[in-house]
Amino acid sequence: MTPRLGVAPVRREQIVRATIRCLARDGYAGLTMKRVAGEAGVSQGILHYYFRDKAAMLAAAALRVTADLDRRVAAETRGARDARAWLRALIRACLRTAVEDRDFWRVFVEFWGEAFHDRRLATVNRRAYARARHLIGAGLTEGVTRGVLRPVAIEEGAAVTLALLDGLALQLTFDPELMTLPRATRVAETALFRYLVIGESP
Amino acid sequence: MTPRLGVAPVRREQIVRATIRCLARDGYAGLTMKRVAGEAGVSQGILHYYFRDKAAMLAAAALRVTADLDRRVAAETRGARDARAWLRALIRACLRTAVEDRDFWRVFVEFWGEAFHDRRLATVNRRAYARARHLIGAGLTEGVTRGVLRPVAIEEGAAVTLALLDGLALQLTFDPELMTLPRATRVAETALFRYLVIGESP
DNA sequence: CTCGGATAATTGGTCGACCGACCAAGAAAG
DNA sequence: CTTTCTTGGTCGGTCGACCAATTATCCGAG
Repeated sequence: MTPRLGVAPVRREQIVRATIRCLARDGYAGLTMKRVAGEAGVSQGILHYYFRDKAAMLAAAALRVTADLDRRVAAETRGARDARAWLRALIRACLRTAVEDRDFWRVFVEFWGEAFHDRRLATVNRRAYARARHLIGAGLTEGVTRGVLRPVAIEEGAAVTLALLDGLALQLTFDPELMTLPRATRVAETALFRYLVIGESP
Repeated sequence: MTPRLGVAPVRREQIVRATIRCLARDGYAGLTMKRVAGEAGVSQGILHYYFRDKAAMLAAAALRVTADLDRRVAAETRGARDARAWLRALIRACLRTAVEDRDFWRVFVEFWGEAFHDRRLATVNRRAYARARHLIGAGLTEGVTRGVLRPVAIEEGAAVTLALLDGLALQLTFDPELMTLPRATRVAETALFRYLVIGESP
């Protein structure tokens, strides 16, 4: 009863990675099966063996990117002593990713666009945001109960944090010359600290 | 020397409006000349009389939406007594627009996606953000010099304000049931006031 | 006032290109 | 030998761009 160990997961991952690269380069409107197949180094037909259709590939790409970001945030925030360190780590993880892997937010943008008029994608998107809010909410809750953070409503604090990080990540992706990583990081810390941390307003 | 008064501007506007509706409904990937022509009630061929290609129509749609938002913000912030009232008006104008005209941010998202790999669109996008930063920067400068706002670096204050509004507008567009206008407004005011206004941190 | 040439605006249809989906058949792995 | 995996090619359909032909509009001349 050894679990069947085919090449399927590897090949699938290979295709998803290729999809992400194509998506970041050409956008969803310019995404074609031929290009993805070429980028992945496989035949065209196989794409339909692993994915129902193009939208499913987009969803898979978005899920992978989301999971990667989750992983990076988890790695960075692990071992944070207090809420301030945790917030700094969260900001750092998100914004650094936006700079080092510009593909990430490009995929997000393409995904958002399609999620507006595709129920499957909309559900995936809602779930991703719910997860993000929950993750941030957990950090905020701890900070509030320990008296480090102001007694802000968790849901609202998470919404603000998420919005600010999304917005700054977008600016980093749009125009890396204008908005740099150190600047974005400093700005985000200042704004979020004043909003969230007790005694942080000179 | 009376300026020629053709129907061109009207017809052009009509096509742009139709493009916006189609874009919001189907996204850029699902945008076809036939659909836009049908939505506008004109023939297909005429689209190429007014626009070089599909990308030009997207740019025109984005410019129109940006201009509309500008106008609303200007109308709302006109006559604000101090920086606090001005900030409140700015927040209100942006977020109300995101709710009342959900097409706006949908068009923005589609536009962002294409701007990533189209120079013309990228330039238009950069200009729009530069204009927004400048507009917000002007309001912040006045507030700082009058001693209402903290002596924050204008560029950075504008970036934070823009990022937060973008992020919240996105949440309002994605999931209007979860993020409502009153909540988004209250949250934005709390966060930005603590970040920007002197003596706003209980 | 209006006629008529010139220009602007609009139509409907054509064209080559390409797309996503699909499948029959074969290769590889178990 | 069976199941999984992969190929390469086909198919109907549609797309964006383009254009020749037609109609509407403008304006100066008579």
